[in-house]
Amino acid sequence: MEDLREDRDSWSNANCSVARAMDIVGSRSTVLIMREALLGTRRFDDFVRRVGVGEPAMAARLKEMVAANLLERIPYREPGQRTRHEYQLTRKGRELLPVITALRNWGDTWAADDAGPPVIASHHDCGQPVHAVLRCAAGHEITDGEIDISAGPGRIRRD
Amino acid sequence: MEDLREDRDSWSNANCSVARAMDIVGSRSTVLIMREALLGTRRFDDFVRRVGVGEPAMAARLKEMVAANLLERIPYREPGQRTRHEYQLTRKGRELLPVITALRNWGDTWAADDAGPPVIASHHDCGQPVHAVLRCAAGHEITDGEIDISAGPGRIRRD
DNA sequence: GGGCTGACTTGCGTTTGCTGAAGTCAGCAG
DNA sequence: CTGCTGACTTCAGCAAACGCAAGTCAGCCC
Repeated sequence: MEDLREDRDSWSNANCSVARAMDIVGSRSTVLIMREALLGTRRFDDFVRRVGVGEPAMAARLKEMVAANLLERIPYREPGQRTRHEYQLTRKGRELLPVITALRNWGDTWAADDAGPPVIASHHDCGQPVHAVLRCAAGHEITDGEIDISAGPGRIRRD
Repeated sequence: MEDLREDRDSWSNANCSVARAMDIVGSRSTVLIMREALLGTRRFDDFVRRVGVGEPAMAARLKEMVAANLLERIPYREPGQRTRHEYQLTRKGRELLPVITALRNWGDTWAADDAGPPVIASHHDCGQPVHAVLRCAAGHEITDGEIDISAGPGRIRRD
């Protein structure tokens, strides 16, 4: 299997999955909305207050995220109230949990206050803190330089 | 240990690690530069060509990233050439590998072409594909809803 | 039917990120 | 000393993201 790094410029980056992912969840507020949604927030006002962006920005962002199928806009009704809508995570949205967790881990290490991290995620069963780590399908945990990069089936040759 | 989710609005999100991380690596081009740097790219021209942004944008982004200590600007000299500079990952930058990998995994699953992913990362020792997964410090692999959220030492009470 | 509330929308001005084209600058090769 | 090349910088100009303030709209409550 050829190492992509030795022939870097024969392959196009036009369909790179990292770039595609960034086109969908690349803005600061989208990520913060995902953080809140993964913590259980569902209502417009709660998103506005907890994420800390204005209402117009939030409305635009939520609309985009529903269109991108990260969130679903679901009608609900509390007794004695009229019908409203809440934003629930789809599977596509929920699967961003490792991304958000990796980002939080990194922020905890490299950008937290001296006091320490403001939020701790821990395993429900054993109480130990949760981290995003790299693993191969055979179950080996991977540290730094042990990764090979090769061209996949979706690669596109340049020009 | 209190569950943060039940008392969501008593805590400020001002010092959230996810938000802090996004302030540093939140832009599309910064992430794509990190992708390239983690694949081994070091020189200005190579970054410009492979990331696909213009020279002015690249120069600005690289300057920011050196200031943020993600990259280091190191002089080097090829025989018969004059001294130039290359951009090497710092430890802080290298530790974004789980974030980029999680993002690539997600893009492969939710935003790739029908043909499949353009790039495959595999474990050097066994050849199996690499994924970002969630694990607790006790070694348990975590699936979806098994995470508790609690306030950490750096939490800030609102107002 | 007038008020209240949650969920937006409209309007306007600012900042940030980017593009393209052109210019600069350092130093080795000839 | 002139040309060349890699690594930028400068100069418009554009589009997206965001903030603030104000307006709208849909019903249930009285």
